[in-house]
Parts: sequence; C-alpha cells; structure tokens
Amino acid sequence: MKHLKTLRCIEDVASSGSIRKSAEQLSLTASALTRKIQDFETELGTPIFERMPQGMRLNAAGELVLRHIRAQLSDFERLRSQIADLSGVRRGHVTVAVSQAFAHGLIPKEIASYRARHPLVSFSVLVRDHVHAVRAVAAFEADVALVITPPPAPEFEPLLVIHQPLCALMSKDHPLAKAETVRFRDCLQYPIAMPGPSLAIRHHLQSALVRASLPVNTVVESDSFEVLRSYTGGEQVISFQIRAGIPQDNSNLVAREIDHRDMPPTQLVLGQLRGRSLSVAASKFVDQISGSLHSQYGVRSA
Amino acid sequence: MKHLKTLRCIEDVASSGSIRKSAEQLSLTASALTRKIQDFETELGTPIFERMPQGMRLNAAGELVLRHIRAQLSDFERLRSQIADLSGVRRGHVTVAVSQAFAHGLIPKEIASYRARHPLVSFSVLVRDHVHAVRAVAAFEADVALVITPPPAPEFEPLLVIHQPLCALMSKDHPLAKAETVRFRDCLQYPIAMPGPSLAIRHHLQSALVRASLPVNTVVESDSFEVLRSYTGGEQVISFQIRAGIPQDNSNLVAREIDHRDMPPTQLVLGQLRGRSLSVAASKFVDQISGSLHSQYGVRSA
DNA sequence: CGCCGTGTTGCAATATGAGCAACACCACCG
DNA sequence: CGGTGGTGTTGCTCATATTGCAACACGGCG
Repeated sequence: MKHLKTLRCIEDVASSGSIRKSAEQLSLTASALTRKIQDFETELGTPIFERMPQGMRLNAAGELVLRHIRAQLSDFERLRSQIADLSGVRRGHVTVAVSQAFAHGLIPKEIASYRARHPLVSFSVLVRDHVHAVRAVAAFEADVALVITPPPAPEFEPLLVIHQPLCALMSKDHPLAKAETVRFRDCLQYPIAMPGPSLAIRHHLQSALVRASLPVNTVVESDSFEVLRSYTGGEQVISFQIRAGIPQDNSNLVAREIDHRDMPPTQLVLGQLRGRSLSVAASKFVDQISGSLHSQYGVRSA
Repeated sequence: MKHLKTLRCIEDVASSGSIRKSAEQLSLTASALTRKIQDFETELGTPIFERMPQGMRLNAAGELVLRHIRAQLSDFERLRSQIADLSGVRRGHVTVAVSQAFAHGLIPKEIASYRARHPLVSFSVLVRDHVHAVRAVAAFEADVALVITPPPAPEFEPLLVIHQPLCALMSKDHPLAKAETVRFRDCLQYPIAMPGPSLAIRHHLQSALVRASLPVNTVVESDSFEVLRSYTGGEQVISFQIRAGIPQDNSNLVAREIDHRDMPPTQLVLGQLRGRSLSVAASKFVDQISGSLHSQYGVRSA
C-alpha cells in the first residue's frame, strides 16, 4: 500500500542496519531511501536513526517508531482480513509460534482442518521455545503462540489455559507400559532420553528431580523431540512429553501419565499480544484450537 | 503527516458525506479527492463508499476502514506523545468526555493541577451525558471518559470505579441542612429542582421514587446543573448531585448525603476504549485523577 | 596514504498528484 | 416535460514531488 511505503522502508532499514542493503531489497536507490528517511524525521521533528560509520541504528525515539510501524502493518493486515471476511470468503495469513511439542501432531492437524474449510488462509508456523515464542508475539512476528508454561510477561495475554499431565514415553513392550499410570521414581530406574534445557518440559522434570532427589541416568539429551522420539523407539529408554504432544501415528511408542503426586500438571497456554486484536482468520483459528483442545482435554482445563 | 493524508481525506469524506464539501475543508479540488479515494479503493481491492446521488456513504468495508483510520490517527498521536516524553518534556493533547456533574469543579481543577506540572499539554473537554460520553470514547473522539453509571458497553473499559452517595443540595439555611444526612422522604416534603432525564442522576432518583412510591413536587427541571444550582440558591428547594460534583466555592449552598438506606450509591467511572493504549499525557492524567479521587473519596471505592 | 565501507547531496529525468473545465447522472420543482 | 442545482467522475495540462545517477564527505582499516 502506498501510504505504508515509507513505514516499510524504515522498518527494513532498521532491521538491516544499512541504507544501501535495504535499497537493494526494496529495489530503490540509496539516495531515494535516504531522503525518505530524512523527510520522515523532519515531519516527526526528531531523528529516529543514529548515523554510524557502520550504518544506521535506531535511537530511542526510533525504537518507539518501529514498534508503532509494526503495529500499523499488522493492523492493516487485520483490516484486509476483516474486509475479506465480509464477502464470505475468509482470506489472510496466520502466523503461530508454537512449542516444539506441538510441531508433530497437533498444529499440522489443526491447520489442515482449518484450511479444509478456508483454503484461502495461509499459515506460518514458527517453532520456538517458550521464551522466544512469547518474544515473537511481542515483536509482531507471530499473531498467536501456543506454548508450555510461558514465562510471565505483561504483554502476553493468555486466551486459553489447559493443565495437562506430563507423560512418560516408552516403547510398547517396555515393562512400565503395563500400568495405566507410572510413578516418576519408577521411570528413573531406566535410562532417560532427556529433553534439552531450552524445552519447557525440562524445567518441570528438573524441579521434580530436585524434589525427589533421585539420581537420573541420562543417556541422550536433545533439543529435538524428534530425536528423543526416535531414540525411545529403539532402546528401552524413557522420554517425556505432554499429553497433547504425544504422537498419534502407529509408531511402537506408548505414553503413560506420570502420577500427579510426583509431577504437577504442565500449563498449556494459547495467547496473543495484550491489547491487540487478531485478524478474523487468526481469531477463528484460535477458536478452533480452543474448541479442539477443550473437547479433547477439557476436563482438566482452567 | 504525509502518509496519513489519504486517511484523513477518507475520514473527512466519510463524516461530511460529500466529496465537494470535504474538498473545500481540505483545500483541495473535488477531482483530486475523488481520485485519492479511487486509488485507495483500487489498492484495497474493494470500494469503501457507496456513491449515491446525495453524496458518499460508507459501505460495510468502509466502516471497517474508518474504524481503522481512527485507530491509526490516534495511535500516531500517542507515538508523538511518547517521543516527546523521551526528551523529558511532556507534550500532547488529551480529550476527556465528562458528565456535566464534573464540569464545575473537579475537571477544571484537575486540569489546572496537571497543566501546572506540564504546561505543554493541552486539553479538550467534551461535556456529554453518560451515553454520549461512552460513544465519544468508542468513536475515538475522546481519550477517556469520566461519567456516572455508564451504560454497559463491551468496548468501554473501566479504569477506576468509585461508589459515591447521592447528595441533596440546598441553601445553607434550609431546615434539612441541620442534620449530617437526610432521608429521601424528607427531601420530597419540599419542592424539587429536578435533573433532566438525560442526566444519569435522574435515573437514580427515578428508581428511588418508584421504590418509595412517594409523590414528588418538581418545580424546576433542567438538563443543566448550573441552572439547578442557581435556582437552589434562590428558593427553598432541594436539588441533587453526587458528592464529587458538589461546588466547593463559597456559595450559600450545602450538600447533605442522602441516607444510604434510601438511595444506593452512584457509580463514578473513569474509563477508556478497551484494547487501546493511551498517550503518555492521557495516561498520566488518568493516574492523577485516580489518585485524587482515591484520596478524597477512596474509602468507598471498589 | 589508499581503499572500501558508510550516508549524503546536486542535478536531471520521471512519475505522481493537483487543478480546471466539461461531462454524466439523479432529484427536485416549476 | 424540461430546467436547475446537486452529486461524483473524467481528459487534459501543468506543477510538484520523487527517483536515479554520479559525485561527494566522512570514518575505519590495512
């Protein structure tokens, strides 16, 4: 759009840190870009960039401006989405930041189900740990985030909170697979495929370990649930995952809830940036996920 | 600002309903304006105006666009205000919509106190009944509203709620002035200067009258508290006002709380448009009023 | 010092936008 | 029925703003 052109330029320069680089990306010349920014600064009455020999860096006012620009652009997208919705066809783009736990089953399934009804809506899925997922939402990079125990942040507004037990993941023929639920200390009798420290589940395990003060035999540690899953399929090890992240396909893995006395339930949170309204597409996607999670796991929701 | 020019044009045309009228206001020609709007509609991919023989009217998409434009303009003001605040000087403009009850003492006093600290902040005060005050906030015409018992509206977000007793207003030498509090039925023994039906207080009185099922001798009715005050100063009549609207100057009027058994407390609400953030200036003004009301009447606040 | 990186400026080419006048349409009214 | 005054729109012309090119100024670095 015409009236957002300058804003896009500023955003680009701010993120690339160089007028010449941005000029190329925007297919403009450096001189045109320089003048756009100068004009904007004149209109605003304040410089928003510091000119360094290494390039351009935003100053304090510039940070505010950038935040404003991001909001404007995202608002405009929402407007387009709302307008498209008027004519019956849902159109738009939804960016979700999700914890890795959902990358396997839940999110792809939800997106497929949504797109079956609204094929003109496209999706971006950012897989991030809980800290970066919340940060992505705050930086307007994602519309919503679905994460486990997000760090408390004032700008993150939970839309749905569900409490889920942590599960122990093991092969079908594992001795512990016989019972419906397992005790944490029994799991620790076996070698463990441990989620990496960037994963939220790790923190839960860590505090449970501290409480239980039991030794743990970690044979594999990985930031990737995919790795942990594959490995758990091979050796007689135990790994961990929340209920909603359990693979549904016909693998030879089974999940057993860990007794709630040993492990408090994890918090599964779907949230957005506080004080912002979502595009129609995003909003309806949130509704769908909420409904779907509620109907599957709703008995323990809060 | 340059990039908001088109948006301002659209807003103006939407509110005037005529390209030619707007062209004059904006010191443009009708043709230029027409093309601006056509270009915008082309970029957007949808018409936003219905062309009638009587002029231009927004269609459904246009209503969304207008809402968006208002938000953009108001956001930009906030940005300027935040930037000005960076350099230490607070600058900006605050528009408040207030019930008439506060037009006399509270609001002018608060503004004066604020401007003593921040002389570069200017104010607009819209005096509106509760319905229109809330509407003004929703239409981005006012940043905040201070009203009595606002109608429930989802887009109006209360920031502060204080419960205040209704007072009977009378001259110093009135027989009822001897006691600290008065009973409602005693007030009705005297002629009444009655607030008009557009005033929120009237509704309170009305329901109390229905409960008490007592006859009332209304000798003057007015939409203006100023009229009611002046008249109450002359004849031995009773009028009504909430505590925060009682004139503090050295008139010969006194206020006596009505016994709470006869009259439930009124709600005094300071609120803003839900989901929007205020400019620094407005936000600090809200803080000041909150503090001031709390310290004066805070014992009964909720 | 010479080189390469940065952003900036002068000037000419160009695209964008504005104004004017004429047009098409509709409502109203004699 | 046809005029009259209102609406928005369009073709054309011209001013203005925006762009690109090339040259410049400054700072870091070898």
